[in-house]
Amino acid sequence: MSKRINSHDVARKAGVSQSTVSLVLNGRMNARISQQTRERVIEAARQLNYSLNTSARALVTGKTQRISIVLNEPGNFRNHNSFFMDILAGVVDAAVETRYNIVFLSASYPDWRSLFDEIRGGSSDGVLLIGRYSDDPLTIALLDALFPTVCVSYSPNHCYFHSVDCDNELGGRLAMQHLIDLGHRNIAYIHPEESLSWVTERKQGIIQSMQENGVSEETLVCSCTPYLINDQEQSYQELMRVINTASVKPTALIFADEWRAQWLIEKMGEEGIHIPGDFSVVNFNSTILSERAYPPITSVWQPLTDIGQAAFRLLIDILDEKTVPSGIIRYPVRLDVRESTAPLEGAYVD
Amino acid sequence: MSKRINSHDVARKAGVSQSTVSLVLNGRMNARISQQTRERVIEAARQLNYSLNTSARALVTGKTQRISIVLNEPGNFRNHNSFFMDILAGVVDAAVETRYNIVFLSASYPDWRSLFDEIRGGSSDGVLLIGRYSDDPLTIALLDALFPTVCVSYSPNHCYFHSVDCDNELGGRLAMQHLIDLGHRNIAYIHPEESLSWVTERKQGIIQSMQENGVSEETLVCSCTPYLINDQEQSYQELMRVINTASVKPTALIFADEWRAQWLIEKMGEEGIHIPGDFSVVNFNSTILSERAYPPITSVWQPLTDIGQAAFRLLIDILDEKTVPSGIIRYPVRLDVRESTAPLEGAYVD
DNA sequence: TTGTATGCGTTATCAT
DNA sequence: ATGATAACGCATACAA
Repeated sequence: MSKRINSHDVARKAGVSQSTVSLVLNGRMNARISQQTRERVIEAARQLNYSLNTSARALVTGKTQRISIVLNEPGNFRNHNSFFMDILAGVVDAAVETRYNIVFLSASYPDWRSLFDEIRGGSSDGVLLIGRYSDDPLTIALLDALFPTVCVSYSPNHCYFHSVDCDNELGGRLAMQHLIDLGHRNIAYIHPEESLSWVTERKQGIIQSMQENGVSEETLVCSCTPYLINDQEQSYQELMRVINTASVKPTALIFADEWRAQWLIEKMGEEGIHIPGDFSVVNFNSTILSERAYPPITSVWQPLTDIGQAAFRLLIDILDEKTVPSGIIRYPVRLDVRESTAPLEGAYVD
Repeated sequence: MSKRINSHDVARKAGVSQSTVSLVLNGRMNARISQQTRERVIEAARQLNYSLNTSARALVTGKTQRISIVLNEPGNFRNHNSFFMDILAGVVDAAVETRYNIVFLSASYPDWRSLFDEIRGGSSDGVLLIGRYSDDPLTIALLDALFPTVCVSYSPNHCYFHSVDCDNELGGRLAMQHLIDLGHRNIAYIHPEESLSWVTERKQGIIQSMQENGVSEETLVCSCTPYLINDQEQSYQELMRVINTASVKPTALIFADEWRAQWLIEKMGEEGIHIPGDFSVVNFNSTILSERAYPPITSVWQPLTDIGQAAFRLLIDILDEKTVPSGIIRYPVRLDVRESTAPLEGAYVD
């Protein structure tokens, strides 16, 4: 293993001082350096195959030119998590235009504190947190420490934060309005923990739509299955239980999360339950997962890639110390009507 | 902005020297530190909310505990690049079990040299390169510099390298054998540049299969469209031109890359061309893209997630200076038969 | 068992 | 226009 080449080596070879090398290679204050020395330094660096040391620079400048993304679960890239992928596409798109690289905090940390230490320890200049719980201790700690942080697709319980999200409430209203328009009155809302802000926001929209349409909100059947329960058989059994024990059997289902809806309706199909014949189904996100489900699912679309881009740019603005208003940037949603919803049999529909 | 807290601050508070703090917090040589001092140091660190500085540690140890992945194209996460995603899933899976984070080299670099400098400048300890050209100058430069590098899904033109790939040649044979079994004799191979190792390896398998079956390899129509041409209309026109100008019109198409096959057959469907009625189609990778195409595509599957895992672990072994044999680790492939292939009309099939 | 001293490779301030 | 020199925060060899 040969010794690493540093700026002193370059300086020696070029016959100048090390600080001159630094000035030249950073392209700063070019006016102050004569053309001759510049060329000599650059040539020496080229000949020695010199690469500037990132850690040393970061140490002295306090800037890494990196932002980090915290992975929520081991399976973040499994199960074709197109929600995460679409956001990431936006983040990467935006990053490509900058001098920032992206570090994935993927290593195993014993607890959130060590992850917090890793983040604050200068692995990156800022962090993007995606779809976490509102009371996530990591989020709270980072915000408390005033570490540059942008929350994507959720809002933490904190007095001051930056977040990029979609209009979940409107999404809930669109979903419910669509089902009501189709004649449905008995509807179930299947969702994970309410400590996920999108779960409650969507629910609020759903209820609001019921009120607007004079439908008693008593008829809404809600069922909560923890977000991280990936046991498909268990989820299916639970869904059947909810449907069968409701005082009035629902004719339509709204799923707060996308992937569970996707494989549950396919599972229902296998079990002889017809979608939308037996149940109309609406879910959220409308990524490729819903688009190419069997049958394709009517879904509330949100501009995930735009959201990812916006989040990255917001973070960069914060790092550049531009004054950015705190709070939530909301992106619009729309309903993509597909084949999983149909008029309620016997219902009168305009 | 309050001053950053460092190990000196912790030392002062704990009434010990800075080096003792370092020893304690690194958990090394625990035996050498008395239980009392240890507790005092840990308590002081906790009270001061101390986080160890990554850059400083990296500077002195020469290790960053990061590996990097070079993004090939801006659109790496667009177009639902499930090839890349599936590999990444494996990499992340494996990384979660280690102390390594993953940095995405996503920033814009004016040329490969500056990217090379970034990599060698200590942004990470090793690098994973995915699906690049065999003569990729960045790959060659890294290998020449003996920088810890693992090539995924390609082999560079270099005397010494580590690579993880699948058995592309067998894949080509399986694809062709399947079509021959269905009675097809006039087949077109649609592929990107031959400087992509998988393109030529698959082609070799195709030709080998033709020889095994006594089919003249003269009948194979090959067409090359550069990999990065994403213009769908242009690609479609080119495909039609190839089909229509062949001396004998092909009855089956083998696509070397997955996504082009996916949207081309859907485009053909829109244009009134029936798959597999008019053409049988086989492609490679067999990710969700082929699985959920209209119609689902018969595809040569490879264990992308396993390959990603293996590549990461190989890189870690190299970093740990374990002795690992150079060359290519090949993973097996299989043919997933779906609805895009059918017996040639009028052909005699066993 | 603990402290002292040095160096990692930069940037940046201040002389010259 | 260029060169000394002092941090940056940590790990580690060596001294005590």
